This record gives sequence, structure tokens and C-alpha cells, in this order.
Amino acid sequence: MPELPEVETAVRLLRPQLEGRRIASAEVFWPRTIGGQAPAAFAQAVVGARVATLRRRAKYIVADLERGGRGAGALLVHLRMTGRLYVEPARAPRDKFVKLELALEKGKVLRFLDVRKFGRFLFVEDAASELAALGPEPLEPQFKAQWLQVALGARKRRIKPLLLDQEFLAGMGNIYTDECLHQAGIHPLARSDRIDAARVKRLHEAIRSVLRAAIQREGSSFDVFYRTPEGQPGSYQDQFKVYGRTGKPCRVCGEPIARVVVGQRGTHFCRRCQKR
DNA sequence: ATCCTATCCTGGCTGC
DNA sequence: TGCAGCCAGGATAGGA
Repeated sequence: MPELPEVETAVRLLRPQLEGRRIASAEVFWPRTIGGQAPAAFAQAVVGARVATLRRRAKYIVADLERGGRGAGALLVHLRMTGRLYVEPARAPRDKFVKLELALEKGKVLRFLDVRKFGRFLFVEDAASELAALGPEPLEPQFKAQWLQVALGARKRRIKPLLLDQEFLAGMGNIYTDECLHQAGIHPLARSDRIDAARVKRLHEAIRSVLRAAIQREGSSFDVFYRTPEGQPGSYQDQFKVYGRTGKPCRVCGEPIARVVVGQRGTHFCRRCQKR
């Protein structure tokens, strides 16, 4: 599902197609796609605005808007489970799962396709305050092993749900959390304040290297859903060590990969490489 | 403070 | 071949 690498890939591919473009009109086909206000009010807020910058924060795609060169709020898009965002000619046939579209200039249209309808569009006056509660970005320089050590020690939660908590650390999802814990040799049920310093350091390195490698491969596509905005599947799923490999041999030690449920999430790990 | 459950959704899969 | 029932999962709300 779209996690940090998939959202980052989407932003990179969409940026040249959206920055500088004006939103000519908005059509909402599934009203609940709009969060926080009625579709008509949303349309009024974004139509006529220009996309100044397109960026990512956690798993949000953020389009900072402007009118007449001045800031005019922001459009936040969360893809959730099955959301896909792409630009195509307005005359291209509209997929039946398209929930919303924004007409751009030059006959192009930004379409939001979302089979399971969990994705959300949000117009906000102040993006910074809306996103203020999110944890640090793992690929920014401010995310340091020392910070992680202190932050883990300050909590007493099981490590996997903690890493999934967007207010603790931004952008991690079910797949990359399993992969990172495996690479770091940490059991998903380990209590955050009882992980030794060496493993915390490995976890910090794993988070950065796994996310970077996944971005390099344009994310993961393990079912029919995730595609880049250009319609291409990512290829990081070929690198999975544990996710979706239940019963298959660990690529490190050969032990069959175990699957348990932690915090309502399917969790994959190696009982030999990741001792409690 | 932390954990657990339900909710939102539907295509795809399993089992009969 | 058909169909009922289950599953996946990001975020959030409410209760324990």
C-alpha cells in the first residue's frame, strides 16, 4: 500500500505536471473523498488557485496553492489503501473507480482513482498547523540514531505499533516496518525501551536504507493496486525479506518466515533472526 | 499511557 | 460455475 516510498515516487513524477498549473474546475464523484467540508465548498476553495509547490510530508501529498502570487492554503491528498493520482488528457476515458478530478489547463486533468474509497482530499488554510502533530521525516538529516534512542526509551510500547504511529515517526507503513525490523534483528513485539543501543543503531540505519532503496525502485507493487502516476508498477517487492513471505525460508538463515497479528496488522518476521 | 476493537470499503481469494 | 464469507489495511474514535 502507499507508504513513504510510494508517496515520494508519486510526488516526484507529478511535480513537473502540476507545479505552476492552475486548477480550472473540480468534480467530485464520491463525496466522502472530501474531508472536512462539503464538496461544493472544497471546489470553491481550490478552483482558480495555482499549484505553487508539490511536496510530501509523511504519507501526504501536499500541494501548496497560491492566488495572484500569494499563498492561498493547501491541498492535502492521502492515498490511504488504494488511492492513485495521475495526470492525463481530459479526453482519455475516465476509469470507473475515479472519485475526483481537477481540470488543469491545456486539456489535462488530474484524476484520483481509489477502488476502496479510503483516500482523502483535504483543503486547509494552513498546511503547517494541519501537519504539525506528525513525527520526524526519517530521510531528513534531523532523524538521528541518538534521537531514536531517546525517543524509544521514553515510550513503553511494542516496537511495531510504535513505528507505525505517524505521530512518532512519519511515513512508515506495515510493509516497510516489517522489512526494517528484520534488517535490524528486532522482534516486532519488543518493548521500545528495552531494545539495546546496538540494535537501535541498526534500526536507524535500516529505516534509512530500506526507504531509500524502495524509492530508488519506485516503491512496491505486490497486488493490482499500487502503480506510479505513470501507471508503472514499482519493483521493490522483489527485495522483500519478510513481507508476504509467510512460510518461505528467511533469506538470511533459512528459517520459515512467521506471520502473527500485532495491533490488528499482519506481521512477518524471522523467529531466528529476530529474537525477543 | 497503552492497548484493543470497530469503522470505513471492495476486489480477490478460499472453500463448499 | 456460483456464491457466501473472509481478508487486506491507514487512520481514527471510543472504550477498557
